[in-house]
Amino acid sequence: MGVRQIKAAETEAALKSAARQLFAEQGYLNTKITDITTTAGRATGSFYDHFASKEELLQALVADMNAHADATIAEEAHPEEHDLTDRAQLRAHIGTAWIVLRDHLPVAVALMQSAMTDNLAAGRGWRSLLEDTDLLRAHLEALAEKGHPLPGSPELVAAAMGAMLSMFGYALLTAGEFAPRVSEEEIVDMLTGLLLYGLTGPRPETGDEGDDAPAEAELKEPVAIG
Amino acid sequence: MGVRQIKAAETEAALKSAARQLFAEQGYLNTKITDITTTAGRATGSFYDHFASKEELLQALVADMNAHADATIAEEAHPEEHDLTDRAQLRAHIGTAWIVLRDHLPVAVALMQSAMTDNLAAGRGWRSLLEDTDLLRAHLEALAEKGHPLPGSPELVAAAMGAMLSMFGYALLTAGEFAPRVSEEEIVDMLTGLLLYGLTGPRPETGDEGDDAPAEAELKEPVAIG
DNA sequence: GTCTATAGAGTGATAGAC
DNA sequence: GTCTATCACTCTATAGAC
Repeated sequence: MGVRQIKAAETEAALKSAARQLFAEQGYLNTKITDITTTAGRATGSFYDHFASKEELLQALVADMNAHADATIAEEAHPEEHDLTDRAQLRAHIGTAWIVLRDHLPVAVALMQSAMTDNLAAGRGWRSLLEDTDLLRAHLEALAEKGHPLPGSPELVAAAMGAMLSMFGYALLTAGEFAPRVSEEEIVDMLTGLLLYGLTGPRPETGDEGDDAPAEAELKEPVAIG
Repeated sequence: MGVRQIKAAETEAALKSAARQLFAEQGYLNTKITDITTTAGRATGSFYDHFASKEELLQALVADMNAHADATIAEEAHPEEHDLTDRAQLRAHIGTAWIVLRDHLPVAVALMQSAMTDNLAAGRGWRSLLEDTDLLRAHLEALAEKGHPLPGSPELVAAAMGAMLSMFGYALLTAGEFAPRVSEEEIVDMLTGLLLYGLTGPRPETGDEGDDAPAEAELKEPVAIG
């Protein structure tokens, strides 16, 4: 790799880094091309030597995120069989989704803003939600086929769960100084409890093993939103 | 009221109507002032005789929506005591939230897009979520004070429920032709079941009266998101 | 009150020197 | 590959005639 290519790679990395920073600070839609180049310390024209548009830059960031997520998932064995009515397994899934959202907040913010505004007539919001919860839907379908009762079709239930996780996470993680002072464990516990037992609360007679505060290590298992 | 004022009122109404139509069709952020005036059949300059900006127009639409919602709420007696762990009451709340969202979709879309993009650093998304779920939080707090166990603090649980309802509703109601063919009753039932019992499902031994399909009339009680 | 016409600011994207 | 300079376009907002 020649010197020119090295510098080019540096510039591209600087642009990506600046974009991530700005997307998190002021959102994807509010960020202009010139904001990115200025923050990266480059000239405006240099942007177009690397990306054709802001959308293409976002796609590159998404690819990076997916690569990172896939690599992390590959590290840990993903259990073949999932039972989302088991507290530890459900919590692991929610915890992973939370961590992915948190660690890739700039890209998550950008994707969410893009999905909610771009092509509103094309139903991109709904389709994105379905795609992002497809793994979750598969798990719920397996549950249903075993005869477990669900409150609705796996597709709809998965979408509802995904909507809660993404919107709640988006709001809380972008709250900055206005965010309540609660630990991530508390948040994941709350979401797990709500999705597992609802407002009714755990059944007293089943014992409900591991109810209160499962091991913190659970938060490490990485399985996207599914 | 003179002729000029009548025509002015007509123009203002036409602008509002056009704005609602366009907000639903192409979103708030994508809608330009000129789009609104063109659709309303007026000149661009006329817009500023009625509203100082697009944001002010949105505030006027929000005021209209609140007036309508308040009037509807006043019609029906709001039970003093709420027990959200009662299926009928929880379903009534969710059904009302769904109907308000559906009937005021243009304004809801605009508010959501505005909250998610404007002042991202100021945590407007989180604060809006808290405000919109304040009544719900109060109900949950009452439950907690009676000794009922909740999966987390009333504030956080209310926010999570509100996030699910608003995001799921937003995605589904803007899905257009891509929306799954399910009735509103099915959707409200699904959300009710998920929030009441979670993925575990209803407790078999309690009997769970009125489990499957509560009366359609329940959908009429109007109580915002709370 | 409503219109036409236009000023003014901001942004995306490109050309050409280095 | 990166820079400077600039064009072309879009949109907001205003001025002034009617």
